[in-house]
Amino acid sequence: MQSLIQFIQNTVPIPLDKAKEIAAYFEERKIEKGNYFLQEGHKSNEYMFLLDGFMRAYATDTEGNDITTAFYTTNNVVFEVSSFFNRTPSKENIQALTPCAGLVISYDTLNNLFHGLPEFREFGRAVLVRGFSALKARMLGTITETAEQRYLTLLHTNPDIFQQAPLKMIASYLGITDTSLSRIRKEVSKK
Amino acid sequence: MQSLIQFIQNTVPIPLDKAKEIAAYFEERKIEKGNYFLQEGHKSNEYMFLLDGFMRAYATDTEGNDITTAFYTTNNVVFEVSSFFNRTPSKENIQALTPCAGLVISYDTLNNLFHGLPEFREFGRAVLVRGFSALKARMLGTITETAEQRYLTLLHTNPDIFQQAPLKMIASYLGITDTSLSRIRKEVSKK
DNA sequence: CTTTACTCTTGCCAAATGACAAGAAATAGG
DNA sequence: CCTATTTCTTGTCATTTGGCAAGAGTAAAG
Repeated sequence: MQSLIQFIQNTVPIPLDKAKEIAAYFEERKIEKGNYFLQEGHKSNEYMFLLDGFMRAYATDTEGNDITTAFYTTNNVVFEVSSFFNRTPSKENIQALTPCAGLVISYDTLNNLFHGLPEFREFGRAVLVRGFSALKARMLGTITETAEQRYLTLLHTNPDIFQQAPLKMIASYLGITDTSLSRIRKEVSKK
Repeated sequence: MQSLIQFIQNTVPIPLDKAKEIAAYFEERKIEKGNYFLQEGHKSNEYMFLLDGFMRAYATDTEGNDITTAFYTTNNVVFEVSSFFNRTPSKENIQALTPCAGLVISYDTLNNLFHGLPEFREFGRAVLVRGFSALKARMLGTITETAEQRYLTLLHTNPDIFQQAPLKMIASYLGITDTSLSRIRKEVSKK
């Protein structure tokens, strides 16, 4: 709970008591390793703050391969933007890669709070804007950089991911095969 | 003005008079061909609805090449999410590729309206969510599909772009060189 | 403890894409 | 109308990445 309050305050300027008031609407949730926070075809009804553990999102491409689209580390929010906000079936899965604990809030509660609490609204928007901007940066990197550069960037900015996710997932996240990633790592280690 | 009202109503369920009320806060803006709606290093203060014309956004990569990150067609909104909502200098440029006419609203006005008009808030969120979701889909396509598939998808979903933008811009948008795009077009035309 | 499944690496070769340069075609400006 | 610039294509060759298969190492399950 404390970490959520801090996360809110780090995201938007807001008095402590308001942050506490908001955080109080969240409920505890545990997810076992391998289990899902959201599954393809299901409608997402929850917005989560990850207190502990490690998760990933993945989509299934036309050939039936899993493509990891995101990793979620402790003290970040977890939600699928389209399914949650548009109230539509999800095209992706969000899965716990370790035992996870989080704080969740339902769509209805969140939406009511958005209308009643301007500070929470700002928070919600800031989270959306941050995610959108991060994805734009990732998109630009994917288009302009080599696989090796993208690997090195991820390694330096999110080293924890390499401790927790198998290389196959990291490879698909980077847009390459696990074979290529293995070779890139070999090349990089030579230098 | 009429087209903005329709755009609002197509985006969120909202009574006509509310849509008209919102639209009334926008002001006319003309941009000459080649001129900028937003330039790198400047803070974006405006959110625009494009009434007529064709625009693109582009970033400059580390080697100094222009990378087109988005195309904007008539009857769509135009803004740079990070600079506009975070009040920070933009990393990209938004440029008119033809003479353009739009309706703009300032950050301050928009923000005040967000707090005063729940319907406009919903609209703003829906636009953000739509853009975010579209980018996620594009990201997945970039990672999973070949350049030829991405080209064909763009050609079928946005044929107008090919009438208005030079292939070099389309190539950088697709994440390939203009040389490769030229070859892909040759291959495709054979079939 | 042992067997099974997954993870990661490596070799070989093919396919996709890029870099560079030249030339043709189209467009814009004077 | 003519010139200069941009756009598009094409050739050659190098580099990156993928596909497939085998094998070693590691973790999971009974």
